[in-house]
Amino acid sequence: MNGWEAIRDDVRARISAREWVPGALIPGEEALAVSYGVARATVNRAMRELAGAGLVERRRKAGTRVAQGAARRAVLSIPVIREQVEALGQAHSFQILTFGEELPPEAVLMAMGLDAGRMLLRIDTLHRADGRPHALETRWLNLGAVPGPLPDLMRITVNEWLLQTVPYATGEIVFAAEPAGAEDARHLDCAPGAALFVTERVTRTDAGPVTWVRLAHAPGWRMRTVL
Amino acid sequence: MNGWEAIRDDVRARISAREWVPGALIPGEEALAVSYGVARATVNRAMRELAGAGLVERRRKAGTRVAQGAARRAVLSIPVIREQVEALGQAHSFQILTFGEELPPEAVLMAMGLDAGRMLLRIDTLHRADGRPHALETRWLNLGAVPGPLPDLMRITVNEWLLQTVPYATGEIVFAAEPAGAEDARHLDCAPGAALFVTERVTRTDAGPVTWVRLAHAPGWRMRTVL
DNA sequence: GGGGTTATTATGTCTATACATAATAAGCTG
DNA sequence: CAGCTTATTATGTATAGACATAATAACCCC
Repeated sequence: MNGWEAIRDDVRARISAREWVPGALIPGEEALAVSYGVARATVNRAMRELAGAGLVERRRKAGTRVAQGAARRAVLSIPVIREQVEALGQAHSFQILTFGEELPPEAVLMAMGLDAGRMLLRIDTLHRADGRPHALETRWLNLGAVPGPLPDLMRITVNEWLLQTVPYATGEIVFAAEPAGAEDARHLDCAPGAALFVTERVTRTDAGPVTWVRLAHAPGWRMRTVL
Repeated sequence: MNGWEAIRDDVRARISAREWVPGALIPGEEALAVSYGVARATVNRAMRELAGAGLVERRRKAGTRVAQGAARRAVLSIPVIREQVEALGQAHSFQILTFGEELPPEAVLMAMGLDAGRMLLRIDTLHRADGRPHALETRWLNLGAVPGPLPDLMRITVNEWLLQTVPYATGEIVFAAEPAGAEDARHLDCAPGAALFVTERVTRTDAGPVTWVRLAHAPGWRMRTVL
């Protein structure tokens, strides 16, 4: 491999080999450009990449130094449940348990940034993998922030529809371990109090908060990622 | 704001406004460069950024189109426990429970990619926040992959020392909900079977696998991130 | 029309050059 | 020497131009 990627890899290797230890100053772009025999822009590209990955810190005039105490970062990909299940080689099916306008818990409205007393559409879905319960989804949907009519919910999950309809929203996710409540236990076919991996997600667009979801995974579910 | 950031933001806004829907083709760099009145490289920079964020997909000759069904990505920052605790305004303290060479469970050796029967250094640590149990750390350390001698483990946690010593390792992380075992319950001061948020992490460098850690958080711990 | 070759095209990268910007160092002044 | 101003410097960004590369479209031949 050559070009800026080779330079990025070489610098990374030299950091890893402790040629430059955390906190140490790395030679300037000009100097590196000469030593690698490339233009400064090429070195800049490589170093910018490393800075984006958190490996080095760059400041004008101060130069580039190896980051120290940088919080390690991991990129999580949050697939739709259907793909999550199918990636395991299992068949995904789902079943809508609840559908209708209700008054959400105050915590949900607060997380979404909506006024108390606001009614939202509640859609609860049980996801199955090869017929066995996989995850219980509790969703509150703000119809005011989604364009167009609801799809045929027998055919497509709300989540997949939302991904197509309001792409590239921002939001927050919370991961937690929670004991299974009575509802969880009944639908996920586990003992009450069993340790469940739970994710809570709020999604927002320019048009306002779109949805709040709680996803309780069946016991044993593990979320993995690379560092 | 002007320059490539302005273009990036404008394109993002136009995608968000559904001017270009998922799957649709976005005008080529040349065309955009003309319409924005900049050089093609500037448009390229902006579009590359959006592609990196997963908002658009770019293929040579095929052009750039709005990504559809892109798995949403979240960046997790994995701080050292001390900072995690201090960020909550609490005082961090820790206590070493176990220290010595042992034969690790086979699952640990396998996760690290080491041969069965290999002895590793086991270091168990209980982390406290304002004196109350915060997390139980079970660590296996491969001394063959770390340079230099161990630090004074009364003063610095193994993790923080590793961050300074072998920076920028790669690895995998697993997040799970597990019922508290007898050990967990005793040290974390909770009931056996309580739902614990557990992370397991393997760390590797060029010199081989460095460490395997299991971190069991006290009940109620929530990990949050932005989407 | 099927199958293989060639032309076309959008993105990917590199270069040399220029100027902008932020942070530091040096210098000056009271 | 404190405090302000100015020079220096490394990175940040933009430019036009060039060539590379991958993927598609067009073409040709059988």
